[in-house]
Amino acid sequence: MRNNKNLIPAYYRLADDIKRQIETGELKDGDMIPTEGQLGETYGISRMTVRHGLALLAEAGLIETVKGKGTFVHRPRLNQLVIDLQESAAIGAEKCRYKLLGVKLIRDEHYIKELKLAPDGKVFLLKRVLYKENKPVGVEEKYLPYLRATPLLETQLEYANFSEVVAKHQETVPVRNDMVISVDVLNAEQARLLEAEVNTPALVIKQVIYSKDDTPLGISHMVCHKDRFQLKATSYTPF
Amino acid sequence: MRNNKNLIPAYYRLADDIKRQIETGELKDGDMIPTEGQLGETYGISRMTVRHGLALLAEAGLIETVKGKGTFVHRPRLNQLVIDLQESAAIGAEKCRYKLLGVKLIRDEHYIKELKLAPDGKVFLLKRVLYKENKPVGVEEKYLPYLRATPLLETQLEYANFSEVVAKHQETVPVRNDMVISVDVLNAEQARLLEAEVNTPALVIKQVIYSKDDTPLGISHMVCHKDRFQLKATSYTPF
DNA sequence: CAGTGGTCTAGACCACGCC
DNA sequence: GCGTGGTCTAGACCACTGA
Repeated sequence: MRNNKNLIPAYYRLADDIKRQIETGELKDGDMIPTEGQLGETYGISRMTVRHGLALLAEAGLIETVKGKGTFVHRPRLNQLVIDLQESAAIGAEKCRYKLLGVKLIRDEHYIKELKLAPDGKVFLLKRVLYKENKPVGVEEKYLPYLRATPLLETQLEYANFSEVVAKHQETVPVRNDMVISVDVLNAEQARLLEAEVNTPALVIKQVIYSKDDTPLGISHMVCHKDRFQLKATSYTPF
Repeated sequence: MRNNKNLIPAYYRLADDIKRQIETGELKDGDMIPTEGQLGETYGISRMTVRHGLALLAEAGLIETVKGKGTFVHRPRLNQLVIDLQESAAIGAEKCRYKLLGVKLIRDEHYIKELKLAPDGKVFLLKRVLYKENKPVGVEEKYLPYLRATPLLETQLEYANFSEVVAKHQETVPVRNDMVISVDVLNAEQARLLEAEVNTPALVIKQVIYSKDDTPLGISHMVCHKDRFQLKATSYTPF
């Protein structure tokens, strides 16, 4: 009905308008916004285009739709934060590299169980150190199921991050990564590798990567030097 | 054209199909999936419905669309993880409560600067302890700008979590929460409050909450007992 | 019952990438 | 020029809510 020769799409202008009203407090938490039909009339656009705009806001968590009732404002969700491992691990930009310490084939009962392997299965144990600007930042131990068909390529192990190692280690597609962040102190070996003293506090990051059917494909245990590593997260979700 | 009397919508079946193909490895990273027109023909649905389904996959990060070229598979993004503070803070479910230690009005130069206040501004300092199952889990210090117009309601301070405190403290809408996770040791006061020994390792969570124009609205500094607190994150993003 | 959002269509024109 | 995804329309019918 209406020609829009603007550079920005109609659905985007709608979403941006409403987002602005929420961020300035004009629209408050719980307020109902106009119906899709009303918005379409106000902006001179069709209902499908209105819905496109509202979909952006819903994705960002700023509105919630209730069938049969209406669409309601939700204040910005500050309690859900995103960690980007790529960025976090390499705070000092690209000056990161891995040093492979060794690959072992072990029969540790605990990890055989945690990886849901057969009782006579074997587990790869990879150990490596993460360096940033030539200083040791973290010691990482990875546990991967031993699969005859897919031998580990040592050359690749020095570069890829954990989820890439898992992805290339086997055919199964990894689909989920669960992480637990906690605190511990360095043992003798870790202290030596990180050039720190025994019992120094350290950040511990445990990751478990799963396949579609919740089979663990790999476990990573990383212990990080307290003064050289921190994790960053943010709630920012624009559109 | 085609009647679908199924309970699940056509766009969802399409998205689920393609998701399954990615998760089983049938479709590999970088593969181009059929064009929207082809998919519409295959499934007997209109192009807009196809696009609805693809939007779900794009939102989950499983595909990427390139205008003029096509739509391409992207392996599950395992390096972006979500922390839910509500869940993480209360690992032992609902048995959480706060105890307010005190509210002070201070003129700390550092925080006046970090909160971007006028040089003669004042800062609220709130101190409280988080208990879980009657054990002290963390000590939290909050720094909020002192605003004459909106006095702090002490009663509310014992319950709300940080972002809620900030939201209720002033009119300005908080829209972003940046977090840094690091490690430190307990000082004398923290050790006393957490019923632990001085110099015990502890998880440190710093949050800064911002308004739309990047003005800091509040700063939180939480020090957590190493054996009673951990953060959980996951990459899981279904649709 | 009227009003709301959820699904879906069969077209249209556009901007972009590539040959 | 042709094929791709991006935007948009003007309808339609459905499922759900609440009076």
